[in-house]
Amino acid sequence: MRADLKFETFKGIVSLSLEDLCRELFIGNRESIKIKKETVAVKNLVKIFNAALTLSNQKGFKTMSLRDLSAQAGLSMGALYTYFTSKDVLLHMIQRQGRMVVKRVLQGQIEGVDDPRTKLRRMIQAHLYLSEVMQPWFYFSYMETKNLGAEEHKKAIKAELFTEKIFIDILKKGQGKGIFRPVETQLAGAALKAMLQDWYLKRWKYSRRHISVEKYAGFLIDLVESYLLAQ
Amino acid sequence: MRADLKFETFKGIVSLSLEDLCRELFIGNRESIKIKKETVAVKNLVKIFNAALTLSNQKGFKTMSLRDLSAQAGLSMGALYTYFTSKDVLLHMIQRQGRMVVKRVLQGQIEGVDDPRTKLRRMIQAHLYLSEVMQPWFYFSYMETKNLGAEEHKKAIKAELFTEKIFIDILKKGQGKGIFRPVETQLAGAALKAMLQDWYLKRWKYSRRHISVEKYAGFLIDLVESYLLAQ
DNA sequence: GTCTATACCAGGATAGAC
DNA sequence: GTCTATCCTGGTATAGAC
Repeated sequence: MRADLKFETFKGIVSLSLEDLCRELFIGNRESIKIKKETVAVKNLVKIFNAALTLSNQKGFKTMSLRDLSAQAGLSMGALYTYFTSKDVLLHMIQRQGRMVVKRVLQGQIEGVDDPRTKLRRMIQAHLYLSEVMQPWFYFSYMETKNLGAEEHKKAIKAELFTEKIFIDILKKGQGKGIFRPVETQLAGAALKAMLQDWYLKRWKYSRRHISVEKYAGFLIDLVESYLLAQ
Repeated sequence: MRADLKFETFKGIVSLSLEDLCRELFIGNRESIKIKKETVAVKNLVKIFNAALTLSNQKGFKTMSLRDLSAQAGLSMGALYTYFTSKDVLLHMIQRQGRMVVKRVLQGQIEGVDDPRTKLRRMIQAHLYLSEVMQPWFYFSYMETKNLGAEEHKKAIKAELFTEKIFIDILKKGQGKGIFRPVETQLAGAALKAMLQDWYLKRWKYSRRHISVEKYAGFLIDLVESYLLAQ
């Protein structure tokens, strides 16, 4: 029996509240944010982020007007502009901060584990659990990528390839050890990524069908292993 | 050896040029389009559709201004408005017309085939080939769904569930006949759909890696069968 | 630090000439 | 059928009072 990672355990380890995220963001952008008091700033950043993700994910970032945002966040237009200098900057702040966290958490999850099969299971679970905790951000990031400028767009693609590569490397390692069958790792990695992303892109589908993250993780692992271990 | 559907064969059967699409659209919307001559109307509709899909897929439908569109299509603002009454109507026209074609083509592909395993292969190929021929439309439709009003949004979701159901039904039939192993068909259908969609959502990835539709189809079939046929 | 009032402009839409 | 010129709403952004 391989040690499976439970969703509750994962949440305990990473402890990613929106507040923590915003505090980190505040510290990282102290110069560009006009507010000085940390408690005030963090409280409002939480409101802004929540509102921005909610509205954008309903109708798209471009369609969300700053008047909408100010109403939803409960802050005036003037107040909003003390936290960012333009709507575009807000977009970039959200994207950058999220990417950092994702990279840090995922990298933390692979360390220490050596057996490819366990590693694969762990990463599938970690990816799904993380996207469950930060679902609004993941959805936002996927959908708004093409609204970024050329440079930032490239970074988003790099981020996708970064996580995909983690999986591809695990597959290669497993093949090298003779544990996995010699399938095309690039294709397998791409397919795995697509199914991992479906979890946060089609939340309406999975919640309607009462499928939990853990159940979905179990299914994915089953599917992938039956492909990799087939003789 | 099961009779595989080749991409070239498929293209020959369905013969879906953008022009045919626009002609059909013109005939279906004769009242709302102010232009009378079919040749003129179709020619310009092709320009408009091409431009709209190109620009929207680059930066989003909302971000694309009608001035952009008029420049790209080579028509004046005034001329544009003889083909649709508002930007929103244009969005709906594109979505509706595409959905009709997809439904018709896919339904045509399942008729006549009875063996579940062959049927599954055929549908995977047909879905991928169709989304290859109409890639800009598929991408557009996926990304702009949430910009539609509530009623149209529901139709888009219904369309996704419609094609997913085709696959789920094949799986159930195969299980009934004892050909496929008793896995959860809803989850398997959802995963299959996710991988089919990845083909048109991540075109940058697959073309960069020089993976053809047929190769991707072969891979998908292999993956799915190894899951369904495992003992 | 936060609000209200306002400047300014981009974008959707249309009228009327050709 | 197509174009140009124009209207006007609603969006981003900021100045200055509190």
